[in-house]
Amino acid sequence: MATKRMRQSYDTSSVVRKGAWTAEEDTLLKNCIEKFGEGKWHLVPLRAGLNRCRKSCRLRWLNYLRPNIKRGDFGEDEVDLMLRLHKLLGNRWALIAGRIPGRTANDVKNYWNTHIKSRLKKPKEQHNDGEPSKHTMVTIIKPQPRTISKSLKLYSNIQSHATHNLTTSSNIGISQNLYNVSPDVVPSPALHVDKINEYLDELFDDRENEIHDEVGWPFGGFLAEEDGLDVVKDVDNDQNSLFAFPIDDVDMLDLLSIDD
DNA sequence: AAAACCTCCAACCGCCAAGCG
DNA sequence: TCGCTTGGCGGTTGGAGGTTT
Repeated sequence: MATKRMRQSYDTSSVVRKGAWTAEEDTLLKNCIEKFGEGKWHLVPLRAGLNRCRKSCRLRWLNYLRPNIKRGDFGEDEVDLMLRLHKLLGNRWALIAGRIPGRTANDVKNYWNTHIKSRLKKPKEQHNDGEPSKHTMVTIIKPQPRTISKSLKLYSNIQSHATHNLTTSSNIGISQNLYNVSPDVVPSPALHVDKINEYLDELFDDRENEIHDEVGWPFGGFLAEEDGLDVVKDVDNDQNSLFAFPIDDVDMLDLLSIDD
């Protein structure tokens, strides 16, 4: 269904339609996805009879039409989780959204930019009045986007999932603990989802404690503005590193290997 | 009442990585 | 190896609706 907030600046002269989606278009897209499933986005416009580009179809489905999408304000727990995840992951909206049920990357990004970003700026502005700055440096963990070695035993058991994606890379250094598993890389069956989530939970908890020890303030809640967190320093410019710290204590192979 | 300003968020854009021939 | 296609992501835009002046 088209919403009250719409772009109306689409170009009617072009072949591919742009701008706000109509209820009719939504229905066509929904029917198409229900019939053929997600994926093969280049075929979707044709299959659905839509005069839209593949990207537009995909975006509309992922951000609006997909079932179980939560609407409305973010709850306090969701905001709390978002803050925690953002401290760990930075602007990895897709990863963050993957850990907040029912929320899309676009939702999270919009919420962050409109509600949280502005709040985080406030303490910084107050520092201009001569007060000593309480800037805190935080290491943002930058996971590599969804890469996993094909050689992993796991791979043969991973299948395409409706709302999760998997890509592969053949140049991951196994001996260097460079396994890269993001929350939206989901092995099937659900057992392995749980394992990965458990792993992430442990990882987040450990990292929180680590940061707590380092900087002396607790992790989570609305601590950012309360504790004067106004500088988020990205100290890891290497986009290819999964985390800023080695995964030594957890063997991802063991974690992810599947008993046949 | 209306103009100016602000907030929100759907949608677009450009880029990147992987797959494939 | 190279170029093209596709899927996916983060950054940004711009318009509707709300609020303030």
